Amino acid sequence: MAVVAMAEAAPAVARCGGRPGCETCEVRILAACRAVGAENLARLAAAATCRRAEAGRALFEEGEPAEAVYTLTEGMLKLYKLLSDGRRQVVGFLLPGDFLGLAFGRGYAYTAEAVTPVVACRFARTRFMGLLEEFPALEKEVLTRTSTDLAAAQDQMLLLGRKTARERLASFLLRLAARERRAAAAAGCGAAAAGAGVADVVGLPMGRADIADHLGLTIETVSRTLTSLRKEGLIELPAVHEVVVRNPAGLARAAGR
Amino acid sequence: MAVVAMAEAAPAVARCGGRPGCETCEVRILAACRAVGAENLARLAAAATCRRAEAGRALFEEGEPAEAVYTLTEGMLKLYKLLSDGRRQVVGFLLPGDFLGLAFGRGYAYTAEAVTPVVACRFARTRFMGLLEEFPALEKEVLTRTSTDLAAAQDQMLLLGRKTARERLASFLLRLAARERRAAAAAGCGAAAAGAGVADVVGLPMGRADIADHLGLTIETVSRTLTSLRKEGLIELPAVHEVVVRNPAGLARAAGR
DNA sequence: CGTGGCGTTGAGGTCTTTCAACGAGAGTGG
DNA sequence: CCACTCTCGTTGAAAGACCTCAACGCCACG
Repeated sequence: MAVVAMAEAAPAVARCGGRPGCETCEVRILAACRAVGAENLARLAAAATCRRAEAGRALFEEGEPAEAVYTLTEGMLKLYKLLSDGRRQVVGFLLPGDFLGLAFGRGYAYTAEAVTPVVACRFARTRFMGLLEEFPALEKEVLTRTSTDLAAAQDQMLLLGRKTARERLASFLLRLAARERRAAAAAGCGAAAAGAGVADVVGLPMGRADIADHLGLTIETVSRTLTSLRKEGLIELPAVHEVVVRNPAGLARAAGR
Repeated sequence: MAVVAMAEAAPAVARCGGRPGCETCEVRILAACRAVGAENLARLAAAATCRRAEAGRALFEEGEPAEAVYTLTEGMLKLYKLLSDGRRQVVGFLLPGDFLGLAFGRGYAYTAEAVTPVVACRFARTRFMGLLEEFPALEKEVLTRTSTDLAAAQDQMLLLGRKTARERLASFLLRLAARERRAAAAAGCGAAAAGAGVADVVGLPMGRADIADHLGLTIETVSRTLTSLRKEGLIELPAVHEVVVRNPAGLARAAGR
């Protein structure tokens, strides 16, 4: 198949398969599929393979035969579609715990590319389908997630079709902040859990071009709009890849609706 | 499922519930859920209720508690989301056979409003969930459909984020034509099947405002762009609510990609 | 035959894009 | 350690695609 690439080089944990060596995968699969129950976790893990990819590498590409599904365990992925002349639409950014690759069409509907170095659990498509049969709870979970993704996509349609640049950026930042908060809460049990005061610092690992292609804007407009939000005191930009939400209420107002 | 149709003076059938009186629902549910198998059709039909709505009426509204799911059996629905100031995004148009209302959030994610007079099968949410348990094949079907909807939503994101007005209209018309063709083929078995030469006449039951709100444009731009496509000989506009695709290849080229 | 809704067409305005220049930071090599 | 270069982000000025405002025509309806 394909699964392109992966430069690899990765240290430790190159593959798993239920072996205790791959704690990351075990934990993440648990988080993603806890519906299955801990007692069946081993079966799930046994069906998976760890894949690593450095930033900029594609896990798979649009149009390629969809021979596997993935659960992202570490890092951030961007999913995008291309027009023949190079125009691009980033349909989503994925964080650990997210599923991807479920395609019922002829091939993958989008390219999945690493924004940061990533680790993902790979399930051969046919095998995954078998797991769905075996664990109805897993199928339910997948349906729930797909449904949630659909709702998010519809929100994005509203953003792309009807919001101004300012509203788009504000919405985007708020959504990102919310996801990060949720992720932090979810990780709180097992991970570092740096304490309460994580504040409202939002990481922006993706570049301006990715943001622009996600929001249907140009990089210049993204840059200008961020600057404008900063000058109004709604946000701070301590670093290029970091945003602090200084005035959540104001930002929410700027996001429209 | 299909048949696009619309105008259609519907005969009888105000309610069903598995009773032989409601052929429409039986046929439609069959079409929608044929995975379940004919022998279980009665159980499915028994769980459903026929709902009718005239053009302009809402089946349910955004934010309302999601207490039911539906299968559209006749007519066309539009699904839309609103911003507080009235800006609107039509996230989709539904044809007979389509599902709607599956929401895992707190309430419906969008308003469902009849474009033409519609008939829909209503399933109480809890009962539908029970059916999903009972018929794994139905659950699989729902997952497939949701996944397909998600892919369509991502296509729409590409359209809204990166395509020009001209490309948006061309894409929209081609998509509509394709759906109509598929629907006609599917209906061929049971319905009128007006013969082979249905040609490439596409019905546009929705108003210009609906099209505009679906494509992220204004009604003026929609009107102007349609006129422009007509003057170039790519389409004909025999009536306000009808389009003939005269040059499919050219239109595909105009659609980008 | 007046009225209102809807679609079309025109003219001017604006938000975002395009084109262009500049600056900061990372990696490389002398 | 310091030029050099390349990428990426920011900022400015001009251009353009689409929007807004407005008028008009058509048709259904009472």
